[in-house]
Amino acid sequence: MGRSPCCDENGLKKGPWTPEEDQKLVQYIQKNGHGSWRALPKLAGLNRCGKSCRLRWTNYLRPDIKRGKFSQEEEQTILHLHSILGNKWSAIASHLPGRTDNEIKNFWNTHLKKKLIQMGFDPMTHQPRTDLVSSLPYLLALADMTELIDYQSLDEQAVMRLQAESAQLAKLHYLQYLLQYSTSSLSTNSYDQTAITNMEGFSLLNSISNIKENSVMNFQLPPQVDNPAAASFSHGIASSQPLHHPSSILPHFSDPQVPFSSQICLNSETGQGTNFTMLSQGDHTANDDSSWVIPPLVSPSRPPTVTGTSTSNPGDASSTTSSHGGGAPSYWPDFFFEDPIMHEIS
DNA sequence: AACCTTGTCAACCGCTCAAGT
DNA sequence: AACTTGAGCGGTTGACAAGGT
Repeated sequence: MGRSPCCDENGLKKGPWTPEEDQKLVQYIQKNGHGSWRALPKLAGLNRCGKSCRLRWTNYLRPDIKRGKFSQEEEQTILHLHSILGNKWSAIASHLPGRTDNEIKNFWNTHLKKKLIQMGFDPMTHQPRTDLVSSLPYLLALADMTELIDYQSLDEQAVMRLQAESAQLAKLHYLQYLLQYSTSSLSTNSYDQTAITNMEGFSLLNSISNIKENSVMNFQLPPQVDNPAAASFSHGIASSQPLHHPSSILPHFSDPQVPFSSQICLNSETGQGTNFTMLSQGDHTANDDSSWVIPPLVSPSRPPTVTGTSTSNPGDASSTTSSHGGGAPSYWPDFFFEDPIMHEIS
């Protein structure tokens, strides 16, 4: 144990690095390797502590650093890994070639965390928050969607009910997003991520199913479910699996041919966004009510994921702009058509 | 134009851990 | 076994830029 004294030494420069210092450091490491970081500054002719040199190299000067905006795929990877690993930035960074833990940490704190909060999710647990304040954006979105809600006329119980429903909406929204990503992952051989995604999805399903007795939601699982985890869920025996402890159920998802797929259905006549039935993909017989529509699993505003590389430009705002095509219900708010992670409530 | 607020990100700080003595 | 040292990690800070008033 014991703290490194290097930064306490007097006379060593701190603060931003100059181009000259960068050049010295790069030239030295390219020629000799970094070796002992403690010894490096002296050998390289730098008036810095070894720690500062190491940080500068690993976070900025390393030749394999990828700079610029995070792609949508990288965002999704960070989200998934964070839901499992928590704030283990270096572990997350090891899955993102060219990205540093510092960069990912900054990106999380300045972008992703806020977006999750805005969506009504707890950024640490990745579960929907249930306090009223955090649910407000969704309550407002619901109001926009139906234009039927007069908040001033609501009693406390009604507000509580709306709050609960908005939390479930958030869960379903996130779930659809996860399942969508799961589908695209299958085509890119990202088995690990697929497993994670499915695990998160079923964790959400579990949490939703646990309250369905008192909820307006009604889920029906596919009649034939080959996947063990999904099957156990369908029999109501799957426990609520904490997101941060996926190992016990991950093996269930080792088979990439997971047959389970879900759709979120909305009543096209009533426009009740809170009434959902979970069906298997293409299963129109599970619910005989012809007024129910099954929106495409992939958000209508975005083209279906193409095998291999992403077709969308991560920095291009137009790639997430809703066009509301594909016959989706017109009463859906904009954010239903957008990548939830990209969506920002302005 | 000046000031204030907010967002971003490079860099620092303090801690833990593992290897070495 | 006890201690020292170096490396690495996560949290935090502060400088700067951009936008708003």
